[in-house]
Amino acid sequence: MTGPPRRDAGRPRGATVVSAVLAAVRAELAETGFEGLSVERVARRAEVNKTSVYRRWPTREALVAAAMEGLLEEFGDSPDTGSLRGDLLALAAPIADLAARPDGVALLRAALATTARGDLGGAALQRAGDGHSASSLAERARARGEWRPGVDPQQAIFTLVGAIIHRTLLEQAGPTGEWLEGLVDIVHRGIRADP
Amino acid sequence: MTGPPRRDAGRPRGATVVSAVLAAVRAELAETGFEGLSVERVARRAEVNKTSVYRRWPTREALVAAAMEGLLEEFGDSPDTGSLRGDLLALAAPIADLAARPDGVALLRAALATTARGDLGGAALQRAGDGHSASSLAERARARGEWRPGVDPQQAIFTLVGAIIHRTLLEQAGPTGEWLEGLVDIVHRGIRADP
Amino acid sequence: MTGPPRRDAGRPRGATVVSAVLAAVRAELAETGFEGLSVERVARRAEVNKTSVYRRWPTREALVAAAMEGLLEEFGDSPDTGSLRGDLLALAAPIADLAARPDGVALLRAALATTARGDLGGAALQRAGDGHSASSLAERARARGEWRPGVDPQQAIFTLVGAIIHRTLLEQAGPTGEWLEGLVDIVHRGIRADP
Amino acid sequence: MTGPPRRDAGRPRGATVVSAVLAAVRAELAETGFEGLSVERVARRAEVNKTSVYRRWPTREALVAAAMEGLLEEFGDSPDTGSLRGDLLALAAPIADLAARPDGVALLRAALATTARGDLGGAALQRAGDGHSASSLAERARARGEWRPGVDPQQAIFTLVGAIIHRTLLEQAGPTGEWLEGLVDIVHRGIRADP
DNA sequence: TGATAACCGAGACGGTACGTCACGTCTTTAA
DNA sequence: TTAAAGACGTGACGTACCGTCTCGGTTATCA
Repeated sequence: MTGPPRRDAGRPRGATVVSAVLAAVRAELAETGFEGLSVERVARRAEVNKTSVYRRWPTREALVAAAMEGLLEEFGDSPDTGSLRGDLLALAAPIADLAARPDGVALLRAALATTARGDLGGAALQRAGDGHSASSLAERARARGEWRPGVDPQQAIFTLVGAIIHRTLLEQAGPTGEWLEGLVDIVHRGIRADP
Repeated sequence: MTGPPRRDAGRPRGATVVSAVLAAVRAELAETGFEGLSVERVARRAEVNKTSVYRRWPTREALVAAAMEGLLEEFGDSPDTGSLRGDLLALAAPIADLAARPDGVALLRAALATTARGDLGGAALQRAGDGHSASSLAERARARGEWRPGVDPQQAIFTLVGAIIHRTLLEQAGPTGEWLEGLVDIVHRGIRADP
Repeated sequence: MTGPPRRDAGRPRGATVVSAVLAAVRAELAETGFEGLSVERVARRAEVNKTSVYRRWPTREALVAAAMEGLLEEFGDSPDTGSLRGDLLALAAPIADLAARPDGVALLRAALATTARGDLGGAALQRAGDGHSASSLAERARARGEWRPGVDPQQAIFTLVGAIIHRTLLEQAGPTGEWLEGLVDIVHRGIRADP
Repeated sequence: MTGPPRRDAGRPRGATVVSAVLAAVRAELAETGFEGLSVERVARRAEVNKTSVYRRWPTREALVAAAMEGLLEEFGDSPDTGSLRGDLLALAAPIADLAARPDGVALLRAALATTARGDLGGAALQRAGDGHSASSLAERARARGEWRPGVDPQQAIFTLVGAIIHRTLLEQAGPTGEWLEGLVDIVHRGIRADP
């Protein structure tokens, strides 16, 4: 008599909730870091109910992943700059830029702290240094004769990224331009074909 | 009432407490990782009172630092193997070995998760790749004419370490011998003097 | 986000929790007294969580006050028995009855142990012998010509109560009927108009 | 070969410890009351070791009993003032004086809070209003023909004391001279022989 | 005069309780 | 149907005292 339930009825999801929560997450991350980020405080700060947060983002990791979504957008694919060294720099620069900002540091820390695979670390990987951009960079270099045979493209790129992580989280120093040049120098010489 | 306080008086600390607690920490770290390590559970597992734990190790970080003490012992100073490449491999190998063991992974994760300087990260740094061994390695290489002028020794060593961290925590793959050879290849070529 | 917060929403407080906790408080009071009453043990005994106790009753005093609520109900106002002596007896009898029971003793002790004003002592005062019943009793006595001018009604009533307290807590003897008669005798003669 | 142990040898107990501790107890009582008095804090304040406190005074009650020893000295026996009313006032006045001082209030509260018989309450009773002074006072009044037959001396005195306790602990008002006069009026008329 | 025995400070230790915070689930009412 | 509100059980936090204990060092007394 009452018919099938309509799928589109009910109170619509407020877009304001999403933005308020994600803004709160970013603010909390900047203040207290990934450790010490609590759903409860995020909800309070966003003036949103705790249950509304849980409905959308089941875990803390999902929450920061969503909040950091934008930060990973820029790592689409490295452009062709005409030289291997240029390509490496073009790939490393946005990562270093991210690591220079406090929220970027928080994101990195979060990605590394999470034990379970497929959460933050995985997502970051897929975006940042994943197969695609690494292999396309290597492909271009090979075409130019710059790539030393036998070098694994991923290993090269990951070495670059790992150095930035070490710099940011362990040395707790900002990856300056000069420092980055030195790093790219090392890696570039490390993977280029023998002259 | 009888004079200046003596530092050595009082009931001596029971060695059994220490060993029981640290063993419990290691076990918990292996099971649940650094996140999810609670003082309360450690104390229960060690069959020791919570207050006895807090008396010695004021923070969670101090606890894992103490538990991991032994793991960092081996990084004294890298031996002189006669060549830069050999020296690099000799320095990287024990770190890679550590990163290959589950408790080593937990230690790394803990060091990176801690925000505050001077805790785990700092301690690990001082042991692992700090100024001393890095500069002595570089000194030997310079004497042999192998070190390319202008390369910062710390940067080179930290790049090596950063790559291992990336491999272990983000890629979640073990640093095999072959992989390590490839890494040392890259870094060695990156910092050696032009032939 | 949708308007002012509603006060009536949310899961209602379970009545079972309340009754279980208050019963546990009464039992603990009977066994160990006010000192030695711990929230933790009450919660354990009631098989209720500690936080659920704290949510409702922020302090230990509030807890026993709530548990003793019923004990103070009966002191509404003393009836008109037709004579000052009868009124005094009617007022003192329920207090003496309370003091004759173990939980009543515990209540008294708790009221006296609390330092802060406005807690138990205050509540007990307001119920038991406070202005209202004291002055109405005096008013009736004055109308009959039984009240000696210049006597403060509160002082008279409080003297009665104070004697019962001394009997119960310091002498640790029960306020028997005979004893109470003697007390009322003293106070009655003390405040009646000269014949 | 060594013979039986001597009972009298050894280092005597230092008097400085005793006085320092008792002073600390009095200070703590004045500040935080009987509840919230801890052996640990007393020891810290007296700059004496916790063990030294426990050696002498096994319980908290013993501690305050010792600290309050002096306060109860003055209640030896009430002097003969020549009249029943004068004797009552002479007996009540020092008690009221005690109750007017903060440490006296703390002592009263402590005496009432303790559940176990024979601790503070008992000691206070034995000193303050015990049989001896009550009956000697009554004896003198009987000799003068002032004592109404059938009145229990203890009950009369205890009523006096109970009123002061009520005034001090429940009403939390100081027993002023005027108030005390009113109280003695009531009790005197309550127990005197009919004129 | 020297052994003996008690005193004393210092602090570790196992306990218990404190009061707070966050977790994630559940039940209710309102939009 | 979704949202807001909040109760609830659970578990951990870090701290404070409890009372006991094990030491090393001191100090008086008595043989």
